[in-house]
Amino acid sequence: MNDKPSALTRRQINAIETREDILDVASKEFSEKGLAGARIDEIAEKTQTSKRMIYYHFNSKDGLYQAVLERAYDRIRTQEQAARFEDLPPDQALRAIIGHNFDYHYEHPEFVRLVMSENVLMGEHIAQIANMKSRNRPVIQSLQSILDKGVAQDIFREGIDPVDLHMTISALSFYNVSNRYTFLHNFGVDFATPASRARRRVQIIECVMAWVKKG
Amino acid sequence: MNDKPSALTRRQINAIETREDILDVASKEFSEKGLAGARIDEIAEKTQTSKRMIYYHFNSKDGLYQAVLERAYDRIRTQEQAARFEDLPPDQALRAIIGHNFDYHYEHPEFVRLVMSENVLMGEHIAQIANMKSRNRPVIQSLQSILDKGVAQDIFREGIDPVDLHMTISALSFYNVSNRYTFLHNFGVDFATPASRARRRVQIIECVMAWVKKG
Amino acid sequence: MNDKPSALTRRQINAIETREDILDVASKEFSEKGLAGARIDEIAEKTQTSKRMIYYHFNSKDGLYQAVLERAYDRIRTQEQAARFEDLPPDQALRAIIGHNFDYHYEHPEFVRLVMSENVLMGEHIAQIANMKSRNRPVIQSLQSILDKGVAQDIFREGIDPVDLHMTISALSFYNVSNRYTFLHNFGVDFATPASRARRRVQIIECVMAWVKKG
Amino acid sequence: MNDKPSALTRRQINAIETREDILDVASKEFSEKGLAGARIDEIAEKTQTSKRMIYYHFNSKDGLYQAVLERAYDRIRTQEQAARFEDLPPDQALRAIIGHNFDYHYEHPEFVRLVMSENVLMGEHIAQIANMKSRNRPVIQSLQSILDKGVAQDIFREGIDPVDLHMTISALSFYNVSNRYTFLHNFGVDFATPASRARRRVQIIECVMAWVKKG
DNA sequence: GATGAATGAGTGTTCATTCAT
DNA sequence: TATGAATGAACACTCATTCAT
Repeated sequence: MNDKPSALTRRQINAIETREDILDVASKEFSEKGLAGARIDEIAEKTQTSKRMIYYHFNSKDGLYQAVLERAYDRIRTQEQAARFEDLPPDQALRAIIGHNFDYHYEHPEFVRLVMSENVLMGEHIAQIANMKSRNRPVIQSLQSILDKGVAQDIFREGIDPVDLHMTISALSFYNVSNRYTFLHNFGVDFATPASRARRRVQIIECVMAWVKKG
Repeated sequence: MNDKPSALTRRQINAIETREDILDVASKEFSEKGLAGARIDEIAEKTQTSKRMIYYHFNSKDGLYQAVLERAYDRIRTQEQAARFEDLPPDQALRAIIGHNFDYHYEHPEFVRLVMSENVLMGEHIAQIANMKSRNRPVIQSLQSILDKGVAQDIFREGIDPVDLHMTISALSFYNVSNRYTFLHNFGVDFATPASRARRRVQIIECVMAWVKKG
Repeated sequence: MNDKPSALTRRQINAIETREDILDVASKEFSEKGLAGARIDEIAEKTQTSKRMIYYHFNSKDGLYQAVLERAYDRIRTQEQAARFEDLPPDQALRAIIGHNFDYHYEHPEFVRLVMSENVLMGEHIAQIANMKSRNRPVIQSLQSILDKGVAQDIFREGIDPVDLHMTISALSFYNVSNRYTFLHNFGVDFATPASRARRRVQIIECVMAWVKKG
Repeated sequence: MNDKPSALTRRQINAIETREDILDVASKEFSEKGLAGARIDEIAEKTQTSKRMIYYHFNSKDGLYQAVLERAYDRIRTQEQAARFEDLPPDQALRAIIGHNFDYHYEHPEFVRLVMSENVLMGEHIAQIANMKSRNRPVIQSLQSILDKGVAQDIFREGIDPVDLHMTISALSFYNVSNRYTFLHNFGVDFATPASRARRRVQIIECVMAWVKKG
């Protein structure tokens, strides 16, 4: 709308592209192999630029990892907020949110893997990213308002905490991506097939709704 | 010198002890840092024996990792089967199983972390452990029999698959340990406190029961 | 716009100021860390200008180092010649010169450190500075004339070479600054305290005078 | 005399030789280029072993540098104590000590250069070597006893501190090696020629003796 | 069987310097 | 002129693994 302030030179645009290129490649590598398993050399090779540029833009392997993590969280938050389900009837809104959450995890296994890695590292990098809590507030507020409406309409149980609800939804969605490999080997069930996905999507929605709905 | 009843020589017993010592240390290191993050030198140092013995008993870092993983799964299976809840009324039996599953995860974060690591590695090591599926059958059979009884008593819904049920229970239990660090930073909720644990335990049982029960 | 008396344009003055600014910072860095230990990036950062300007004015790290060295020698020579002790009685003149030399080293440890560094580098940079010998002639001539007067007055020994005398004075003054750290650790004596300085100043004067004086 | 305790295996002897080999090469490199200027790769290349072994034995570049420094000091102390001049008449004893000190510096420029480097680094490595002060005590005690005898025989001045005396001797000996390059370029005098050495040796002895002797 | 010594390929990182605008 | 982006060669250091005794 207003193009004045963003007077970027060709050079600056290139720099941003270089950064994004590095982040794209690093994102893939870190999510596939974890922080310790990924190799800066390999990342550099798959990039349009050089290893030196990685250090120029991100200072260290850890710095790059943190930037990758931050961007991954930015993206899921952006998606969550883009979908505005609050205006639907509470029952439908909640179903939509659960389905959306499930789909996001399903379609972004690299995000799930990054989060796993970060937890294996005991959250030492996410701890250095500021404002995470405040950036997550909208998701919780959205759930809160839906819960309130549902309670007012006497279709949802009272006393359900929106953070607990979010946790439950995420747990069920996350597991189907995070534990894909061990579950496959332990039980012979492959979460990755379209049929399995569709079936599980319904189940998770049913499970959460059964818990929230007035019995 | 060598008394009959013991079929094992002193030497063999020592060998087993050495193996267990190494596995204990390696288990801790791998679960804390993942496969790539752990260091053979560090593991050897924390052991009563030497680095040479690690290679003698396990051939390679990967071999050691796989042995650690296998032992961890053996232990959870043993625990699951030790608890015989099938004789309780189906409602109580299921509640007991969920609670037990939740507790096991809570009390064995190193197991959870190993499973995460293995999934980050795309299950390449678990894939080399034989008979996993058959070893997991009892858990599923146990759930099946409880579900059957519940359906027969008209208190559980029909058509619930025991593997899906196990998946749901595990997902909810696993997440509270696996995503402890990122959830804490994202939402300020610490899963590790006793109060949080007790509260979540009840919630998870309620959630699963709401889904299974005839409504 | 451009007033006559000043032969330099504003631009040229700025250039000189930039040069001096860089030299000041580089002097500190090189004397603290040596040529190999100092970092161009760090020097640039502590400067009012940019890294590009360092290369503009001095071509290379070595060029900058050489300029720093040259300026340091210029300064000590200027100081030596500013003090005109030749008119004093030879005995007093020599004492004054020794004291002055001692004080200069004491008060300019960065000069001492640069000279040390340059000797560690086997004098490869000073070798490229022209006219050093001729610029040092006045100091020697001054000592010569004092020695001559002292001999004529029969208070100094004959046959003392002014360069040897300068060497002796410098050696004693230099060591107290150059070897400060190792001497402290080896003998527990700190050259840097005011008491230690005052005491040593007297001693050095006495030592040199004992050697020069007719005995 | 007693060969029991030193039962070294061939293997251990090799290890010691490897260590010494590395120290020899590193000593040369560090003294020629300083800590920052020397390259681990280059040191390794000139060695019979590999870079890996340097880290195995010395942990880091700094660790290697410190070991080099410690050995250099050990050697000069050993030499100082091997020469037992205390039994000579005080006048001759002191002359012998000064000459010996001068010769040692002259013949071990690599020691002088290491000490210079360490002072440029502000003594951060020597500070980590224990017992330096106590190891240096014999030198001071030796000077003390000579001074005492000289005073008793009424040929030396009273009140000369042995540490000050050592400092004076060292300063004069050190400078001729340490400042060889800058002095050559500044005054055209080369300390390294045999003639220059012999001349300066006499001068330094005369200078110190003039200071110590009763006037 | 047990120990310290050894290995070589690779791992993250830094350097002085130059380019493009 | 002045600045941020870019470069590639080199740098200190580490890894899992094996050898020799």
